This record gives sequence, C-alpha cells and structure tokens, in this order.
Amino acid sequence: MRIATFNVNGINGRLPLLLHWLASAEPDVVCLQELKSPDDRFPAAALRDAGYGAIWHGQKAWNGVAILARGSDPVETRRGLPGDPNDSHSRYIEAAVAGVLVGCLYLPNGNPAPGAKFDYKLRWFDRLADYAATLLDLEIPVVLAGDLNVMPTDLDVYAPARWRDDALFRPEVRAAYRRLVDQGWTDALRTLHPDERIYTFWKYFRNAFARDAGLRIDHLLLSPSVADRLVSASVDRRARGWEKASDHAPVWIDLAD
DNA sequence: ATGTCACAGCCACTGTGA
Repeated sequence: MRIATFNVNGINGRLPLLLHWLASAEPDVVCLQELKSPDDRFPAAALRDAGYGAIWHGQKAWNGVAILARGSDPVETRRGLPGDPNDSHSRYIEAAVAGVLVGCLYLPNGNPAPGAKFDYKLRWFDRLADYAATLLDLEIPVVLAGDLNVMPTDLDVYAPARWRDDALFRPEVRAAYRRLVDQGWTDALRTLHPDERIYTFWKYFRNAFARDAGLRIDHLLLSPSVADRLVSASVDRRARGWEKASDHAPVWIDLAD
C-alpha cells in the first residue's frame, strides 16, 4: 500500500501534472495540500476518470486539502482541526481508507515571525498535538501526512544558518514538532534514512532546485501499528523537475499488507 | 532585500500569500 503526500500549489493550474504523476507513481492514497480552489471548482470528475475517489475541503484562493483513494471512495471522518471554531482556513481533512485512518494537513506557514501569523501557527500546532494524542489513544493504524511547514533539524535544511529566524525553523516550531513526534509517532522518511539529506521543497527563486537548495517540510507521521508495516519511504524528485512543477515534490511510503 | 510562482479582481496589472 502506497501512501503519498503532495503540496500541489494550485490543483487546477497543475491538474495535468498531477494526473501525469498519479499515472506514473500509482499511489493508493494521496494527501493533497494547497488546492487554492473553492469546493465547486475541485476537479473531481478528472480524478474519477483517472481512477481516484476523493474528498476535499477547499476555499477561495488559499489553502485547501484533499484525500484521494485509488479505486475507492475515502470515508470522511473529519474536516477541520478541533479546538478553534473561529478558524476559517481549510487545513485538515481526514478519512478511513483500506483500514488506515489518514489525516491530511496543511500547517500554517507562519511568516513573518514574530507576529500574528506566527502566533496562529503555534496555536495550530498545539491544536494538532492535542488532537494527535487522541488519535494515538485509539490504538488503530493512523497516518498523519502533509505540509507541516517545519524543518525538524539542521539536516533538513540546505543552509541552516540562513533559516534560523524563519517561521519554518525557529526553535519554538522545531520544539512543537519534536513534542508531537515524541507522543509516539514515527517520522517515516527520517526513520528509514537517518543520515541522508532529504528535501521535499525547493523555492522557485534563484534556481533552487538545480542547486539542490531545499528543505524537508513535508512529512508522514505513523502510529505504532503502521510503523511496524513500513517498508520504504522516498521523495519523488522527478515531479519537481517537470514543466509547470509545484515547488514541492511528492513524498510517499510503502506499507506491507 | 531578494528571488518566482498562483490566484483575485478585473481586462492590465497590482496585491497577497508562500
């Protein structure tokens, strides 16, 4: 079973690229972020034609998350992260697919820091940690996947010194990520590749991808029973090099049946 | 500070978020 996460950076503008990638990677489950599409413009028919059922939580222009399932319809279990009824951003959706509870998330960027956006990011992280703890208590297979907008360690940044004060790398944010993982989650990529430089995002600026000036900010966190099934984990860098690429590459894991 | 995208509002380009 292959589960992927992919920040598409606009699902309508990049639909041909997404369809091409789905056909070549054949993931069973896909978590998408940054749809940048209202719900009524989500390309459900094209995805259905490509063999994927979908649920989505969009909004105009910004944010937006979706879960795709190959050959089936994801069974939605939640939309929106608990803990703040006034949070209007579409950043969390969750579904049961083939015996796994899949939470797809787009954590706030948080720049500029300090400031209101950074405070919102930290609050969102706290809400995520509170909710993630309740998922672990269920003792069922759970995958939390998405763009967490945090580089966990220096190994995850091409130039750590330049990112110290950025909202994606400040100590408070790394500590929040560490507290979340320490609840009992397994960071799939880092667990299988403890010493490797792995990036999932390269800015559009300054030829970053060609220079491999990247960041690892897209993560798959596994509950214990899923971690026991983890076979492989990798970044599909091909898609970052394609025409009209997103600034993120897809990341996937393979689980034993 | 900068760099490059996508999208909204609105028909040419600026503003915004990343």
